[in-house]
Amino acid sequence: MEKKKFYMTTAIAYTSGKPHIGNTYEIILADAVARFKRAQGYDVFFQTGTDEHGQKIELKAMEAGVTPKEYVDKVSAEVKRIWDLVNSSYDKFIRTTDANHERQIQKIFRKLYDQGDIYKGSYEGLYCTPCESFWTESQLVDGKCPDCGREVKPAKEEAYFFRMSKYADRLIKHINDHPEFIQPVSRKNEMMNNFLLPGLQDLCVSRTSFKWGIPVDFDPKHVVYVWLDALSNYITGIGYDCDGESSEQFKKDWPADLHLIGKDIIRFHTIYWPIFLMALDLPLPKQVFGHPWLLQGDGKMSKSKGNVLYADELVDFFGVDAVRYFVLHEMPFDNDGVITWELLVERINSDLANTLGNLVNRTISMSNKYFGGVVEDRGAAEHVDEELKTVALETPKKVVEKMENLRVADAITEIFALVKRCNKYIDETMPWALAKDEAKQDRLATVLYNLVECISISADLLEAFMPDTAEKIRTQLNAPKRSIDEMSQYGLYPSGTKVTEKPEILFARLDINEVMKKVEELHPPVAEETADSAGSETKEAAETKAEDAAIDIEPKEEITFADFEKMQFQVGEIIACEAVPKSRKLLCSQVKIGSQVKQIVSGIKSDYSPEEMVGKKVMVLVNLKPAKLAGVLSEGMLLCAEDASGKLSLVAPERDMPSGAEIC
RNA sequence: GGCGGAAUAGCUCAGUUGGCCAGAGCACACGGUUCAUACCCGUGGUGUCGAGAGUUCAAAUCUCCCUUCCGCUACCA
Repeated sequence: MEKKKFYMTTAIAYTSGKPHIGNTYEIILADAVARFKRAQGYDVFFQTGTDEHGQKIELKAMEAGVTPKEYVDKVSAEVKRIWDLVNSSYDKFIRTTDANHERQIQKIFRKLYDQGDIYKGSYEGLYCTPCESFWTESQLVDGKCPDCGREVKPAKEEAYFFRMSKYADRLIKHINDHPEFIQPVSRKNEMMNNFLLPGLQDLCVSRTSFKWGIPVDFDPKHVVYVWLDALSNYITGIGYDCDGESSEQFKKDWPADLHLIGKDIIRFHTIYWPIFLMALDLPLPKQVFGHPWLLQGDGKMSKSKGNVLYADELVDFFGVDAVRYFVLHEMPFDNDGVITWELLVERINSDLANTLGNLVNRTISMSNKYFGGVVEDRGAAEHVDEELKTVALETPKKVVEKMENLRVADAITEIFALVKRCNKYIDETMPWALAKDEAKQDRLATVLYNLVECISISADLLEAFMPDTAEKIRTQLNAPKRSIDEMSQYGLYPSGTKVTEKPEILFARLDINEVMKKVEELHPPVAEETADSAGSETKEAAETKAEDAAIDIEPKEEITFADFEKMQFQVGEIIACEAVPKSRKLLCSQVKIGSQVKQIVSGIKSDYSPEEMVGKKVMVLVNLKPAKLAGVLSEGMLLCAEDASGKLSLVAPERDMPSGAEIC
């Protein structure tokens, strides 16, 4: 019988820097699914890779003094190294700089253009500068920006757009008809309510503001902008050709059975990607799963804290399988998970060392002690065995069911329930007591056989999640590897087999203090303000300073001095301030500028309380056209600096200046 | 502001269409055991199931309202 195919992908990793454990989680999760499917007998094709174009990379390369290609070669190799390090069994690692991918993207772009799905447009007459948005004619209200109601201006940059709205109805129907398409389902509503039902905007699919991308072949000053390029890897990687020359593999594997992605890019995979596919007249992927994120426990990751976790470092500390186990087991289906050194040690000690490792160890020890390592089923069954056998036979079914629904953490929990049942079985049967009675040797042998059989089943079930450990257990037990299907039979472990004489410790218990000591040696905490206290405020200040380093933002077009002169900046003193009701981010300030007082609304509630605003002297853009925000009139703008995390800081004169002083 | 979700044991969470004394894991305490990696097994919760009201013979579960958190989205002059 022919094996059923299963084509799955991860998102391709963006090559702007080394991936941390949160990014690495995705490949481990995908790998577990891929391995499990293979164990079930599927013909799996598992693709991953790197996304290598874009302005950010162009800038990073420039900073590093290398060409973009040199830069992405290095990072892509690093990504691949880590993917290999965590033992991921991908079948193909695609790069968006692969020649074939680039050629196919150009062909796809041209085809979509020829058939009218992509059109050349420009921002002219459609661009609302303050909103930084452009609009189609139909979206304008009385010829004005539908958001703010002000004039839209002609813009310089031309761009290609994809006509999304054309396919929206078809997509809505598809999503409604296929409830399994978007996982978890809660995301479905978000997509529907926020994008599909209100009406899709056309998507900009080209850029002229940077060069590092795939050129549009018939209009080379444009490069293909991110999503059309990146998403298409799922078809170019398996040999799609839009002129009908697609590979045999493509014909077999497409549509994909599963796209595994982070929850942050669900929108692109459940709206834009399906629509691109419709335009290419290709079937849609069967399922898109947006997994949650793995977060650092103690606040945000920061290099200065020394708490950014990378897979390679964790693997050095704990070993591949311990890391795999942790990330797979600690991630719920639709909530974010947390990872810290402490949690890692706790999990390893309690689950891997105590429950699993110790069980294997004690079982092998007893086999050696009582029977010279020979494990034999002498048929001396007793009633207590039944429950163990039942669990051993039920567990594989449960694991399969959990995996069908991508409940990976729950699947692992089921396997550990079997392992725990084995430990309990030892207490129930008390082999050491049987050993003292000559007449109970057959019973003793049978008990040990049951244990070895159940451990052997557990090991094979663990294969997808901890492949090395599964193999180690099988080796120690001299057990044959069995498929998921074979687990419906009890007693496949060959009676009379000899287990290893010297059981190897699978997972050593760790001392949290020692681990933390090593972590500190590896990452000396950044100089704390030596002063009086090691209070958290000082630490935070030090951190902020360290993180200050260089932020790059999208460059805007050059302006003339005349443009600059149009803006009137003055020092303003905040004399009163209150929160704007019914708004989450807005504060309304009365600002004294010279002899007049202006009311200014600012979105800074997250960083400033109304009380602390009062009395501050800040930089104000005075001659901005007044507008209503959340129904409140605002007659200017308070200027702020913003860091990478979105934290705001008001800009103030460096020395005391009177209210109304001009800033020039 | 719009849409959606969540609030259950010290911690992380399960609780299917309302129905047996509200559960699991971890942590903690005590007891048992000694084959084993000071391990394993067992026992231990007076939890206002966020607050309030309602429907019902019966509500953690349904309805209404309130509070607090979270997600997506808009806005953030």
